[in-house]
Amino acid sequence: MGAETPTPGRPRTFDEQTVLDRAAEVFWQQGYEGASLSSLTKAMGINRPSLYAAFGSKEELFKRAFDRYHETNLANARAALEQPTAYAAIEAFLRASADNLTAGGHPAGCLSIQGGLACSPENARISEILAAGRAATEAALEARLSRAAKEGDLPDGLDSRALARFVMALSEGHAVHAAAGASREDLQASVDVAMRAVAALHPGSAPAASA
Amino acid sequence: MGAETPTPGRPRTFDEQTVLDRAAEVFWQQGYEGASLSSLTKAMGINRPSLYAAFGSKEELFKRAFDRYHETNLANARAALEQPTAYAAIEAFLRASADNLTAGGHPAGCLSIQGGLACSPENARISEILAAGRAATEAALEARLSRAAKEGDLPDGLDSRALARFVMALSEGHAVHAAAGASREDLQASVDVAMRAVAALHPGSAPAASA
DNA sequence: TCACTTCTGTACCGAGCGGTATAGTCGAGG
DNA sequence: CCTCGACTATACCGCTCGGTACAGAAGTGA
Repeated sequence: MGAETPTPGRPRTFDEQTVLDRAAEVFWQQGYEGASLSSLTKAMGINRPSLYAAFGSKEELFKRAFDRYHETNLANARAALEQPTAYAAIEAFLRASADNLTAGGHPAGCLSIQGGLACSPENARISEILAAGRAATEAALEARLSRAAKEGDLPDGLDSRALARFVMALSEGHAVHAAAGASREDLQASVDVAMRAVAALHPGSAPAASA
Repeated sequence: MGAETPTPGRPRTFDEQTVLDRAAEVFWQQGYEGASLSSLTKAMGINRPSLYAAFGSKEELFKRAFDRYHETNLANARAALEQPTAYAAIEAFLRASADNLTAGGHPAGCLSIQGGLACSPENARISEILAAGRAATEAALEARLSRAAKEGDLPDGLDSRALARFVMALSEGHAVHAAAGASREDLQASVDVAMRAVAALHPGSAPAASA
């Protein structure tokens, strides 16, 4: 919205999106509760009053940073769902996730999980926000697979909701591995196993992979 | 070790294992950094000096609580690996994990993950300890599957290390789901999908499950 | 040039953190 | 029974937390 206001007073010396990216990286690496205001402001290159004037509170800053993370870092995973078949969509989703989780230029793993799976009661909202983000991704996955089911692109009797949860869980597990230092190759090998199994499950829609 | 010392002074009024269980639950629910000394001592029913006399520091308390957690709460998952076939071992492992993650009597999910995937730099040791615990479980899984490979109990060309990582990742993903409130049935449905896929992958060693 | 508005930087706030000194309490051995 | 030693409880330590008051700086419009 009003991002084009005619600037009544002194303009900011920092770009909002840029400092949000820096903040996201700190939350990503240290978790919400581990990320202190000092480390955040240091990484963002601004001081506390600027931070509070721009974002209001640590929690609001986190929400904004997480939203931006979702927009940017998960775009290719969402795009993967547009593959023509369910099999291709699942593989593209898992491959893109594995690449994201181990890509350079940002911390390993996934902010949605490292940000704070378990928090103290006063920060319980953070866990809920992260869980809602993951649930949205899983819902998108399920919607895609549900469409596949209607198109006859899924093995009979396979529940699209359970399949979406399976794929999402695998991806989340890869995030846990990545946070602990697993390499891209490690994760892709796991995806190889998963896709070989899914291919066996539904030979019709998979590329030829006979043993 | 010396649990049978002849009691030189005044005896403790609390049982060490019992208070470790309480401490584990707090860490489990709130994470290492979210768990304050106040909430820990309250849950354990002892005061700070007793805690420090018995365990030395918050970090040592965590290590002890985590060790005990490993002994008790993961016993059935380890036992699952003793199943006669690789297929049965994987299924038993995933089923036991899903049950553990959603069982009553303790917080949902898994301390190995909720305890602190990402911590501030000064608590980086905690993440490492948890990662080592998960790696040990994965190593046990891999050892079992490696044995299966030698016994011809694994499809040709299937890497036991990658398969172990796949199974472990799925289980960790289920833990993430459980932490966010997924039910036992939700997780078991995901296991159903996984086992159906693994069965298709290796029909020989799976129970008949034709659609 | 000058008011006006918004930003920046320093210095600070109360609260809670992890950890401890100290004094009192209580059970066992001589 | 009394001394000893390890326990418990209160009250406190320095420090860092998230958050803010205030004064000075700096662009804009008249």
